[in-house]
Amino acid sequence: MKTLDIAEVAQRSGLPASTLRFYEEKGLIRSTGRHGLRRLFAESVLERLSLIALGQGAGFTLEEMAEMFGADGRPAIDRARLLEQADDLDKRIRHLVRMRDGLRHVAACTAPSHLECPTFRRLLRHAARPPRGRS
Amino acid sequence: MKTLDIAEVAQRSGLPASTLRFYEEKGLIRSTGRHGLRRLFAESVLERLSLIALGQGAGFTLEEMAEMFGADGRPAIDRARLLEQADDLDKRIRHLVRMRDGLRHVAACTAPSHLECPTFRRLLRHAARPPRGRS
DNA sequence: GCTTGACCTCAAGTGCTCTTGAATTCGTAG
DNA sequence: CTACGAATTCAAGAGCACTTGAGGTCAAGC
Repeated sequence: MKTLDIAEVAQRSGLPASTLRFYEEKGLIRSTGRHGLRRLFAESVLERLSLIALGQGAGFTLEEMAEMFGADGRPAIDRARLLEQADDLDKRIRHLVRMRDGLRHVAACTAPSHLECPTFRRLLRHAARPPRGRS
Repeated sequence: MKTLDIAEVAQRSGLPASTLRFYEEKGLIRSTGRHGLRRLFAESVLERLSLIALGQGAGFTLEEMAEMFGADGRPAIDRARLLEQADDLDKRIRHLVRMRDGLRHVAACTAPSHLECPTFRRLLRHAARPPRGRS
């Protein structure tokens, strides 16, 4: 199995080396050894990094993911948790769709003030607090 | 025009008083006066707060919104900017949809390891870096 | 062998959005 | 008029995800 040094991982993943070291410290990735001081990574770390990006997009924190990856290294994922997270994403998607439509409307609307436009006012009522989580 | 004290605004907006003070400090909302030390707000602050929530959901920072609200207090919104932001939201929505589908798939998938499941691997390739912005 | 330059460690700093705590000031009820 | 409770100010702290900087080390090239 081919090993990559940190520069190569950085280049192929698009992440800065500092982030890779940070992820390792957090237990999100592992280096397989050293060449002198220099970390060596298995090629599979690239997959792991994609998985992390995926998880971030889905609203997991780094810490949560570190837990999921568990001891063995293979994602030990709780299915119920995933479905929960998917439902959460659904809410966020619906929210963002309203946002987007709202923005487009406001950009096009000719009402003297947006606050006087009924569509905008309806939008505001729905804005409320966005379902939490980053994206 | 009815005036509300901070507790009432907090209760009706769902935001803690500390956040309201923070928003005022940042120039996002204004109190119309004081009763002794106590801030008084116009009822319209509730609308403003919805607008702020909306903007947050759309990926604006508090500072950006403070600028938009400008001197007069009426949202002085740059339409081109809104459309840009809407397009950005579109990207994020598409990304989240992939996420969500991916999560559902993984929860249902019976492959021995997710990494061996072709659907999951395809998903990973798309995960890349999520379009920036919060929510 | 010595220089070079990439990588290393560890601590501290950044940006954003708030929250918390200590000490103080008021208006209102009794 | 006094005591209470709610608001106030100001400074500091928190959580997340990283980044930056200073100072050290090591493999490789000349």
